[in-house]
This record gives sequence, C-alpha cells and structure tokens, in this order.
Amino acid sequence: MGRSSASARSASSDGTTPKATAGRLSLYLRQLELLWTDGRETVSSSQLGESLGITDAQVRKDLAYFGQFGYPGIGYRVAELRDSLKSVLGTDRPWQTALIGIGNLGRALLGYGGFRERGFVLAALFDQDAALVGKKLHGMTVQSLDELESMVAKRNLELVILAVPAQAAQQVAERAERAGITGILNFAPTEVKVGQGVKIVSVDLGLQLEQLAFQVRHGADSGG
Amino acid sequence: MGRSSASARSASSDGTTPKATAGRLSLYLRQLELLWTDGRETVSSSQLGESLGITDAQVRKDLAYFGQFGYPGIGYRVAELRDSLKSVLGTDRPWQTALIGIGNLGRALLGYGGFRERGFVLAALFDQDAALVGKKLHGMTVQSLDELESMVAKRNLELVILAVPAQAAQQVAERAERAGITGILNFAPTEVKVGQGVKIVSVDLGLQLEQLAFQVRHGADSGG
DNA sequence: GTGTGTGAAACCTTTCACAGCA
DNA sequence: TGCTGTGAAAGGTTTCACACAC
Repeated sequence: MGRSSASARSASSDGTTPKATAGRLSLYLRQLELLWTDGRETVSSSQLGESLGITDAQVRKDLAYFGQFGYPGIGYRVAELRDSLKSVLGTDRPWQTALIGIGNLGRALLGYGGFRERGFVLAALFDQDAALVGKKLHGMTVQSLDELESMVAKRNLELVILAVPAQAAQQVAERAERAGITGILNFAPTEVKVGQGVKIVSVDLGLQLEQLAFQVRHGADSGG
Repeated sequence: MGRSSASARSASSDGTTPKATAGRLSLYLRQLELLWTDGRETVSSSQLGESLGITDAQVRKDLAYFGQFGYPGIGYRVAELRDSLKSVLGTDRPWQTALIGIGNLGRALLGYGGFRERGFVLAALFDQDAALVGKKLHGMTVQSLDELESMVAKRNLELVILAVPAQAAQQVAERAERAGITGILNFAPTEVKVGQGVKIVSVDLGLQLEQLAFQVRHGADSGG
C-alpha cells in the first residue's frame, strides 16, 4: 500500500475492523496512558503487548488496521499513538452522556471518575421514581424520564448509561432510542433489543462472577 | 460417542471448552431462568438462541460440549437444562466471596442483589482505610486487610471482588493470592497479574463506554 | 412433522517468518 | 542491530447440511 513518509495517518479503516481487534484498542490506550505518565517516549509492539498478555505480532496487526503508526527500528511514539488511538476510538472529543437509573449502581457510577477521564461527560440524570426527582447529586438535578426527549435536544445527549432494574430496561431503552440516543451502555441483567441505529454494550456483573467461577472450576487459562 | 438413553449427563468436558462457548453459557442460563419463571417446560435451540442473537446450530454445539441435554423432536427441558448449566458453571453451590474496597463502587456492589441470586455469598468486607474499618454495612462489619488471611480460613473465602483504586490493585491482588484466594473479579482499571493458580476476570467500566463509542462511530453491528 | 447431535465446509483470528527500513 | 508491516500458515469458531430419534 502507498505509505506516506512523514507522520502516521489514522483512518476509520474500510469499515471492517475485526471484532477482537476493537476490543483490544482500549487496552492499548490504557497502557499508553500509563507509559505516558511514566515519561516513556517510545514503546515497541512487544513491550506494549507484554503487560497485556498479547503477542507482538498481534499488536502490530491490530494497529495496522488503522494506519502506519510505527517507526522501524524505534517502535511507536507513545504520545502520538495514544492520540491516534483516541481518534480511532472516538474519544478525542467529549461524548455527552445521560445516566438513567439513580439506584445503588447509578449512584456509584456517578461517583466514578473513570468516565470523565476518558472523555465521557455525565450531563443529565434521570429516574422514574418521583421521590428522587429534584434531588441534587454531584451538582446535577435528577429529572423525570419525561424530560428525556427535551434534554437530548438541549444537551446534545448521545449516549445513555442504563442502570435501571431488569424489568424496566427494555422499555426505557426504547424510549431512549425514540429520543434520538445512539448508544446504550446497559447494566441491567437482561437482553435489550433496539434498532440498527443504536449500538448497545452490555455489562452484567453477575454474569462476570459466573464466568470467574467457571474458570476456577475448570482450569481455564486466563492468560498469565 | 456412547449416549445414555435416559436423562442427560453433564460433564466437565475434557478440559477443552472453547473460550467463546464458555462466555455464552451464562447467557443461556440467564435466558433459561427467565423461561422458567414464565412457566415454559421446554425450549428448542432456535428459540433459546433467537433472543440472544445466536444461531440454533451454535446453541446445540455449545451445549454438546458438556453432554447430551436435548430430546429430538422436543428440544430441551427448561428446568433440567438450567440445572445442568448451573452445575457446569459451578453455581449449583454457593461461593464464599469477599469484597475488598468499600468506596463508591464497592458500596454499590454490596447493594446489588444479582450476586447472591446467582450463588455468590458476600461473606466479608475489607478496606485499607482505617476510618471505614469497624463500620457496619448490610449487616457486616468492615475489616482491616490485615484480617484477610484469618478470614479466608474462617469463612472459606474462595473469591474476591476487587473494587480498590488502580494503584492499589496489584498489591492487594497479590495479598489475596497469598491468602489462598482462587479467583478475582477485578474492577480496577488496570492490568492485574497473578500466578497460574488464581483466575482473574476484569471489568473496566470506562473501557466499556469506550467500546460503545467506537461502535457508534464506526457502524459496527451489535447483532440486532 | 419437529428438532437434536455432529462431521465437513466456510469463515475469522492468531501466529509465524521474513522483506524492508532506520 | 532493532523493529515495523504483512503475506502465508496454523489454529479456532461458526455455519451448513443431514442422519437419526421422537
């Protein structure tokens, strides 16, 4: 392929990113942030992969889907690759995000700094419980779900973190979809279906513990 | 292979369960619990897969790794398959579990009913912060990490839910390992390394949002 | 007819190995 | 020398398609 001799070129690829590769990009980025705070200037594919249990060839293949970031004989420039990956992942600009469901988990997520750090701005809080509506948490007022539609417009909300009970999840997700949301991070332990225009990532905490139990029972290699 | 004509036989397979299959077993189980509460007696592989976006052949292959659970012409008996999967996953008996790190996230996990429901018993709470030690939460007293070793013995603790800050995660994980823990569910947004005898499953919440952003940006199919 | 269990084919992912560049 | 980018080989996973059972 034609390579540019100067600085690396990031691209959205041809729309064909292997699923498995996408999942590792975030890991690389997390590691690069760490290297950067440690003052590292460059890193090789084997060094980058080592701490994550990923082979050097795998790292190079993954990155190659998005452009030519490396320098033969040198490796990758930490700051440059970090910025490129942010751009690929879409976190080079902030994402306006709503939190729906202000129960135990919702409140914890509200206090979790990791979202803002990665470019996600919690811009609105919603709950169906009238007893919660109007309460102030972390400088924001909990609103009724009835205000979802108007707030999507007003605050340009794009993503929703769904922390409602399983029985309510599908219904609320559909409402968010109609309101124009494009992505849902679902914490409810149930399958949620939405149209093609909305992406969903689900995190079922109980399910993760179950997976751990399975690995402990059978001697599955976790890669250490 | 030789089949028994009577009821299905569950097995730990030959130790070779495809990684991908293991990840789906929990989904099947979750769906089966739902079907069971709905009063369904039997379910076919296509019905079971449909709601999860999984093909019928895939469902049959996955289940076949662990035995012959199905009845030709009928499908699978819901209650029987549910019990078999619980046995395969190891959640047919309770797992004694400790929660380490009683911050925002830790407290939320403490209030989350999904763990106990699936067979995980929170049997001890630990935190390094002296200001928290001695406090009572959900009927349990927060203990100093110094008591971890004795509590592992006293309460037969097997798993740890690690909800500590990233900087502390590695150190605490090693301590849990030395104490005899066999599995760690890690919520700290960092790589944690332990010996072969300890399994780790990591859940990085920020990373999940990043994956969602990536899917929204590029038009990745989430399977709907 | 319905629906499982399973070889074989198709597809996807990872590893290997090496040309080429600094 | 050190290291990337990448075809080709190896390994794993999913889908197909059908014999067999109820």
